[in-house]
Amino acid sequence: MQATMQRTEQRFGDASARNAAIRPRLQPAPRDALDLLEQFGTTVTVMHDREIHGQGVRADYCYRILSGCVRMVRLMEDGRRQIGEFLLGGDLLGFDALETYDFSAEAVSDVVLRRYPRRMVDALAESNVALTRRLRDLTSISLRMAYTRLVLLGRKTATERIATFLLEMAERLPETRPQVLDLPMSRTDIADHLGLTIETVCRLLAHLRREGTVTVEPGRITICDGVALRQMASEPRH
Amino acid sequence: MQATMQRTEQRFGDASARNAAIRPRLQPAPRDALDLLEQFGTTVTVMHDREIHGQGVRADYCYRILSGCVRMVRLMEDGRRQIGEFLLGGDLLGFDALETYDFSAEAVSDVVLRRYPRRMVDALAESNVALTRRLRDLTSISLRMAYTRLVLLGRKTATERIATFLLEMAERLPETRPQVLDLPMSRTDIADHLGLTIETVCRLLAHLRREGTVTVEPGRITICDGVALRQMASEPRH
DNA sequence: CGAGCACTTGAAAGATTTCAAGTCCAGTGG
DNA sequence: CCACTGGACTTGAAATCTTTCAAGTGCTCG
Repeated sequence: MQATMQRTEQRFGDASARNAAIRPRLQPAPRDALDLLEQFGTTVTVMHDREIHGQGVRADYCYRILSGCVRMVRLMEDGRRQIGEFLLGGDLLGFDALETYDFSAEAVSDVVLRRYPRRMVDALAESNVALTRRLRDLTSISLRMAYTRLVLLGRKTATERIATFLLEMAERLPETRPQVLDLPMSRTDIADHLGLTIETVCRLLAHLRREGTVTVEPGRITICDGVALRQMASEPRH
Repeated sequence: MQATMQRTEQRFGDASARNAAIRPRLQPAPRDALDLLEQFGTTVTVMHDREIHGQGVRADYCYRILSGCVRMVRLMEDGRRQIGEFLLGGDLLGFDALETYDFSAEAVSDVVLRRYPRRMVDALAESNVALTRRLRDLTSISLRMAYTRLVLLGRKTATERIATFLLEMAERLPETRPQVLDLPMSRTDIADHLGLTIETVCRLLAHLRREGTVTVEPGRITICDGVALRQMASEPRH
């Protein structure tokens, strides 16, 4: 699981100069301030079920998911587990950490990551306002998502949680047909994400199947009736 | 509820110069980068149960709570309510917002706030690295707290939630004796914060009272057995 | 082929909610 | 001054949702 340097290393210097150097495109500035980090990135692969980083460990790296699925896990002493979120291709990881990671990150499937040293991220941020702003916004976005999840866990019924989850995945998974979900995570993962037991997840999926709202195959769920699902996602009775 | 300017207004200019200008102390730099904002602050009072800002509204102000208690509320269409967190004296509000507020903020008690225009916060952040960094860290801290709450709502039992809540309040409330909690919020607020019903909150408090773990008076809860409470905060069986 | 794991399903148990009453207290109007 | 009203809080009993316990299926891997 050793990383490989993808680009020649460069001394850390003036941000705008470097910016121009690494983006020989037509645009004068990068579309995304995060692109500035690219030169410091290395590509790493983490196999299924392996840990990317532990919880409470010093946050030395930030990552961007190139492909695969990552789960952010918090464990209680007695083994109860909460998955804060699933990260998919394109998602960022570790950019909103403090000194240490709040969660451990584990590869749900084989994962390819682009890895950036935090030292570099922070240093670059000090001299580049756009990047700094981007990082702050990233964290705010994570916060907003966490708040949304708070409502899900605090106030939604099991059925609403499942429906919400499926709809969210339908939007995020890179499927050719958006209603076909090739879910990379296990039922246990889903349960630990939604604050339910695996049995409840199974039973509710079976219920949706019997109703004709979804189709369930191993590793795949197909949404047949998106309207019904959307309705279910915010109606306590069903 | 109109604000009053507390200091002479100044043109926005060089950050370090202003910094020196407004902090005629011995230290060369402010202890806290946020102190830089002070000159743009106005003090406002919001009465009990009044809204400080709505959910989804453009985030035009950041606040620091000087005294009182604020609840951050998300409402579902059908009226179900989730209180993301309670803010107490010294806490900050709105600094981690994006374009709009994620929650509405309501005064639990009469609240005195120091209010800062976001325009100023952002402008100042652009020219002051320390402030920028501070803002980013603030957001990360909020995120960490939200994640901790995710575990509480997703995986903890009702008893654990109540115990956790009381212990958290014991640390945060500005009481002379830390075991005496003059809780400013109603049972309904507590319930909506912990993802429970008001009846469950009452019953579990009564249970703790009967066990001798706490004393319950109107508006006040006293922790008699902190050890038991701490134990209860992370043990599913009880 | 057998073991192990992910998943499914049923039945009973349990936790929490819902429904219903009733208490207590502060504020109001007679 | 005092009865009255409404709101916050409490408590009990029944209902309900979700979990726990148990068993079984199907698939993958060695």
